[in-house]
Amino acid sequence: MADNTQVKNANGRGGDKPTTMADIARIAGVSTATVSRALANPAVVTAETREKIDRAVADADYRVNTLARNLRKMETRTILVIVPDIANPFFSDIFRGIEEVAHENGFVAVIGNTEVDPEREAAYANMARERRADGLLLLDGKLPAWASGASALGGVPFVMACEYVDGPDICLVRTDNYDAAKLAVAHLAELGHRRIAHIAGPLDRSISQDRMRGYHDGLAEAGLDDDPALIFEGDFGLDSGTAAIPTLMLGKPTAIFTSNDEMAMGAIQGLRAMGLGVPEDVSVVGFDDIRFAGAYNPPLTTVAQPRYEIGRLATEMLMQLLSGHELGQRQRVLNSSLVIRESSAPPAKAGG
Amino acid sequence: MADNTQVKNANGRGGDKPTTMADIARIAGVSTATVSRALANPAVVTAETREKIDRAVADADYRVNTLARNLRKMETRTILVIVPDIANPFFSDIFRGIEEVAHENGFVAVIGNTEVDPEREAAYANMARERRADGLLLLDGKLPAWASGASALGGVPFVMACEYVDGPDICLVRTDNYDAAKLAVAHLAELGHRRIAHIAGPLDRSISQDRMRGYHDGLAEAGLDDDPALIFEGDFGLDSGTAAIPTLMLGKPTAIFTSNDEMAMGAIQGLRAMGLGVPEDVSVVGFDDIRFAGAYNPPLTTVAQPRYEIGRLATEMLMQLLSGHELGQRQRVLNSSLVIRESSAPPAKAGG
DNA sequence: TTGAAAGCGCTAACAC
DNA sequence: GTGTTAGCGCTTTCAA
Repeated sequence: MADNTQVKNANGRGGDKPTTMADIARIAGVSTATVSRALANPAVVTAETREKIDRAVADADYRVNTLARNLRKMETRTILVIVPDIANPFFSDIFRGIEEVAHENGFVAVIGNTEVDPEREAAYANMARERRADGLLLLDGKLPAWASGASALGGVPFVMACEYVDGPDICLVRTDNYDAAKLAVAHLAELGHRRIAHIAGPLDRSISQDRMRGYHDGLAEAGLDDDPALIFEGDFGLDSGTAAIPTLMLGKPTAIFTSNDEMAMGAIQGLRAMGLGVPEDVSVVGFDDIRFAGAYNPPLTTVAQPRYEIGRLATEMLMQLLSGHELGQRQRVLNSSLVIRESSAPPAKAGG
Repeated sequence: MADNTQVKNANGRGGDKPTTMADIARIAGVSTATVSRALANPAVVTAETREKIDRAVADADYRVNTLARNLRKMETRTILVIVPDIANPFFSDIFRGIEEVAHENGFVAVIGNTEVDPEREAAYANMARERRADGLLLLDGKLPAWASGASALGGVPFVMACEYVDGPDICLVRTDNYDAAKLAVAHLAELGHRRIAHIAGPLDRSISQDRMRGYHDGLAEAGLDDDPALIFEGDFGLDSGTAAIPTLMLGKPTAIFTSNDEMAMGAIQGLRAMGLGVPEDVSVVGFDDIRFAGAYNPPLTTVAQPRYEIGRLATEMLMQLLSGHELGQRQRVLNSSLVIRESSAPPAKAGG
């Protein structure tokens, strides 16, 4: 059975010549055009011809060469998904939805993991222009190139998800982060909290900004004061949630609304380190409802976004764009919902 | 700025003819061969020629057509990574390492998310044979096709990571799951636990089997009895960890070793639901040290695998394979280590 | 319904 | 150091 670098077969990479469509044509006694047709659109050839071809294909274990097909058709059937961090469960769930729709349409989804590194962002943005991908799905709103709109991408079709830049013609699927944040703050206010802190995400990202705005307006609507000492800008990472606590607790909040679940977990760790319990001493509300939010101790009250659905919808939109169909709507805003669990409760002084 | 489906540019997809190498050649007053050389290997043309070409490329905003290049060179510079579940943080961390090495080598990594569905597994396995990928990285040991060795993949170079099937010539990067599991059990035994339960992963997967064997042998070496009532087969999901608890607790264990961290978290939820605390009533040890293990409450004692490193190493191996170099070693076994945190402690009766 | 033939845009001999 | 030329394997007119 030999060594894995040298195994050969009918289609072999081991050095011998691979089977081509011409070989099949010769074996079946037809032209390459007919083989091509039989493979792409079986209905268009006679049953007899089809049979001969099918047999030849099976005998030779033939597979079309996608490379040649791609060049001829000038398409790759590949979409490139640009994400800031694939190891973030938020993105990997969205990706599941993307990958599924892509696959259903005979497309392949490639991930470009930028780690928010401008150099890598640029490298990936170029991929589409070099015709390594037919279209782009952007989950990373920071790319400066996007800011100037579609033209900066050289006419490559793209859809943004979650993050966004302004522009009337930009295709976009997202949830209403502003509303959801307001809801989260309202929930805490209703429980009786008066001093509600906020751990924000990086403020150069649209979702962080929206959640922050929702926080401010939520406070205002509840008639609570808006103390700058109760705001901390994190980076969506666990550690930044923990790091926020010592500073934030100086302002004596009884509740904290964090811009994602990871920072909520980090914050809870930080509170624990100070000997404070959640929700007994401080309530915490997160955002995203990632896979582990409900299984955390305490289970996290958080905003559930339909991540899988966002991925599916954005990809369906891109498929429309690629097939040249007119889009019904360019912007879709999905509903998110507050999931109330044990990490939020009335403040201690309110008597539980 | 028009509509994102119709924007055109020099390389345009909007319908007008794209710039080709022939255009650049004409503008620069050289042959296409020279343009090709100047782009691929600048040192081989004179500075003067290079300059003319560079200017023409910049002016026309030219990008090589990878489709044509790929056909000509009969390569895709793409590797396909087959994973059972990308939303699992264990895999997404490995993928980070993969994606990085691929990128360093001018390759692109595509994820094939199988969801352990045989149909999708087969579809992805075919991709390489259709020349949509140059090589395969298998993180999913279940594909029946692999079982028969390299030949089943039609000579496509591949490397397995973590999961494996037997075969002397299979390229493989993994950690020693057997040893690590023994270590975990030894740790619990040393703390004074006598009845140690095990929540296994799906037993048709090599890693589950290895961890289970390590559990058995770990018990034996500690002189503990091996009670079938203390074993439960889960599916690596959170819920299966929770589901295991009612059954398992009938056997009165004081400690549980789970085959991954997700099931450990699930188990802790299940114990909580029964009013049992961790580690006061029952100690829990997980496996993998995923992103949230240390931030869990209680922080999880677990086996840390160098996931990122596994991804990097496996990809480096595949790059070797693809470049035709002889491999130093076909199998690499990396070290994992036990990370002791608060979820494991001496049993209550031991007075710890 | 089928065949002949013309490329898709690039790279790599081979000649100069 | 540069140009000429012959394809890579497929799809798709256009004719028959």
